Amino acid sequence: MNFYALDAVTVAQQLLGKEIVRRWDNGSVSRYVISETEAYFGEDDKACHASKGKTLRTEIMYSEGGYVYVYLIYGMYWMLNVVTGEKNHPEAVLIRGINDIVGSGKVGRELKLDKSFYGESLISSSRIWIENSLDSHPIKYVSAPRVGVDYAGEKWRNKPWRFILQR
DNA sequence: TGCACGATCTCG
DNA sequence: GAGATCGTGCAT
Repeated sequence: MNFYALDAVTVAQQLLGKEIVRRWDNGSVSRYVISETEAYFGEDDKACHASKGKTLRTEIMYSEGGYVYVYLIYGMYWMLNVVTGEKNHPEAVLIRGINDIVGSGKVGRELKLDKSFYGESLISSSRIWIENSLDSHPIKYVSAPRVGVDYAGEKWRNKPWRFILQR
């Protein structure tokens, strides 16, 4: 089955400890352990970009899980998200931290993301995908409110949908 | 056609 | 504490 078709909160938790694999243009490969994630869940979630409906920018989130959703923030940082959930239910998981690099803007910069990654399939891409970590330690994490979503209103801004790997 | 703003970071 | 920097959505 498609792991990414699970709901965003579950995927956000399960991604912790897995590895993002990035193959560069010169053929070399880097691996990064996912250390912090955030879940965005559907049009009802006022903090989710899809809360404004389906647009050119958000339409990838309406696909079945397994695609990359990237967008530019503050004119300079590419944010990396993993589309999750069933087709026509827009959900995504924001990758906030990899290894000891914490901060979604820094993640995008480290991975050298750009607009061309929009819609990339994590199942079949040859330059970015996710693998289970070889070391199978039990994963421990803590939850916290999401960052930068004060505008989303009482109900949504307090959701503990930010997940931080504990080591 | 224009404008305000954002799931941010760095520097001073 | 402010500046960098630009695509997007919504108002004009």
